[in-house]
Amino acid sequence: MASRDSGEGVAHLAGNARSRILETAYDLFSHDGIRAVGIDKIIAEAGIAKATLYRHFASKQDLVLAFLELREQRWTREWLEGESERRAARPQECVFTVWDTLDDWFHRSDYEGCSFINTLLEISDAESAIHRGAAHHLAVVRKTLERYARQAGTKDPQEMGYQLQVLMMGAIVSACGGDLDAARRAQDFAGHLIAIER
Amino acid sequence: MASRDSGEGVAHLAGNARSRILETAYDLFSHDGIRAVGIDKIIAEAGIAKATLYRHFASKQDLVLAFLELREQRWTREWLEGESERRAARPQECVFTVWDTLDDWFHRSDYEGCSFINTLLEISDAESAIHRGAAHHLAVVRKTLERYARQAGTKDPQEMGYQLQVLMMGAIVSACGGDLDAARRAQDFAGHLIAIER
DNA sequence: CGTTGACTATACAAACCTGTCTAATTACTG
DNA sequence: CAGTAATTAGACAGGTTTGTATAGTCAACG
Repeated sequence: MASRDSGEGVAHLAGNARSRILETAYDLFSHDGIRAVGIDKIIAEAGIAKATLYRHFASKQDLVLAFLELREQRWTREWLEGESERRAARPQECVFTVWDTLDDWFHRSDYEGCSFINTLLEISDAESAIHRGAAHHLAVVRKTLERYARQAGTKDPQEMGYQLQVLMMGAIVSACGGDLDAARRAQDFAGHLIAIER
Repeated sequence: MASRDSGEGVAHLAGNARSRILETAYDLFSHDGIRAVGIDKIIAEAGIAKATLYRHFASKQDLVLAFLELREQRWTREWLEGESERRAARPQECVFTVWDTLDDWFHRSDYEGCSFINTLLEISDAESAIHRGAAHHLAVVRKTLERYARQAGTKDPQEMGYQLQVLMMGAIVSACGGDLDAARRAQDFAGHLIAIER
């Protein structure tokens, strides 16, 4: 059934099979986690055959790694960086506007937490490619915070990057527990820190 | 039920079946997470029969909730509070010594992260009894931090409890990603905060 | 027109999952 | 010693998991 050739239908279901699979995996993995989502659920939701999935991705692990890559592109680059830099009138303000960006996120009804943190903790085996992938993508986020710290003129941007990420990850987890004010709290926090370390 | 005890209560291997099951579940759940550990693995490791497990615990969910309770008793009460208060010469110092306690933890070779955070994120359905249980146990930790803030004479101990927990959870996640200096960083952080908010 | 490559649907393998049940055995207790 | 409760090993049900295999459909392209 469903001769899908020139169809369009639901936005992210259009296009070739590979992107339909990846889009569906993105939605499911980011919302429910890795282990909770099976291949069967992905192929049912994407409306493709199992053999098609395994042609495009060698294994579930491969699909998870592709999901994390896409998450970096969309969440880290387009959303977190894009939004925070758009809100900042000058580059030195990004270190503050990033918390406004997070605040919006925490208040969204479909707030799903940070997939890098979730995956890092869920796949806790440090040797696993998935665990190492999640750690890598978190390091990229840290580099962004380090750049914001540098733009704000702090003395030790690298150390500040680590500190800001501790704050950011703590706020994200706190929001997962229902604390919707976590970003405002973290922003106050960061304000003190930067005033001292400038 | 169970009129058979009236004594002892330690015994990991030689003790009664219920405690053997719970001890084994504690080790496995705290190290590998909830979904990654099956009932079959628990009964094999504990060396008991499946029917025995299901006599003492109605379901896996019940066992997980009992594990979280035990984690609160051992990790939150005996270890985190016990160790931090033992290290403090005076009650107002707990808000600093708690980071020394965490620093030791992060440097242990078998550092496994915080089971309350791990479980909260792994079982992300907010309606689930397990998710709500984990959130409850995290609130208990926050109350402890709030008490330390009060003992240190801060102006708004409740708000400070939230802030310190953001810091603590961020440090714990950071350590899961390999950042072993996370506790020192958080301690510096907390020092600034308390100097300002006193 | 015929070959090729992508896709579909489904069956299958082999393992795992939670939870129930039986039947036999051990151990405590009145 | 007899009765009862706890525990055992294992089969079983009904479901899930990842991944492979088979067989057929469809469209594009030379």
